[in-house]
Amino acid sequence: MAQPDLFAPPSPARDILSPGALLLRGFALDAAPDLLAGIAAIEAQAPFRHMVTPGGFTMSVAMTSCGALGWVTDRRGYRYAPHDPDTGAPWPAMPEAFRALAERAAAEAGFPGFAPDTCLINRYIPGAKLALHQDKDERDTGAPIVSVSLGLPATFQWGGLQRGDTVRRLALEHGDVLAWGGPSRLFHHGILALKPGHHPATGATRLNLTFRRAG
DNA sequence: CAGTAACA
DNA sequence: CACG
Repeated sequence: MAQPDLFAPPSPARDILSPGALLLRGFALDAAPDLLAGIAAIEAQAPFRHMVTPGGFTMSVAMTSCGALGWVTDRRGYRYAPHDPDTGAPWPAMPEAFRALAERAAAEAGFPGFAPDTCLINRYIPGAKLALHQDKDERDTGAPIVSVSLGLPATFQWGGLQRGDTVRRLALEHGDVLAWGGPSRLFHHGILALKPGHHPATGATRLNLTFRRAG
């Protein structure tokens, strides 16, 4: 077999962004319907809301969470909380389909045994963005971050340990999964302002799932 | 500072 | 890049 690859089924592309950071193109395509159904159920219990940063600005991205903990921000700062500050209720449980996808993606990226205890759900409408930042509110930085893109495409920024480090831009599409850990665990990243559009699965929005071990 | 705005 |  001289050219076996010519006849092999197309395998999802794997791009290495930096040591310990992998882009798994289309990895969540099969799971996407279950993920979207899960988001709808979570949203019914813990509605999306625009949180406020310590600086007093309202974020353009609408957020909610599921799992034992949820990421929250207000004038007091960033933190993980076991209850939804808007309702006082515990965050909705993390659906098994969420957990399973995150574990599979992490293993695929070289981080076996990933056991996320929180999933932050971000909803973008046109114009919404997330400035360059680090995920550094988690107790144990040993676990990776797994990020799933659904719906409208967006431009992802991938920087380095220092905020001033060179920033690379990548297009993320429906079903793409990003996983980063190890030496890249604290790398800066962000999302540029979403461009208007329509996606059959999500309409005029982009949804992102970010899995973490926070506690 | 997971922010905006003022730069050139 | 400075900022409050």
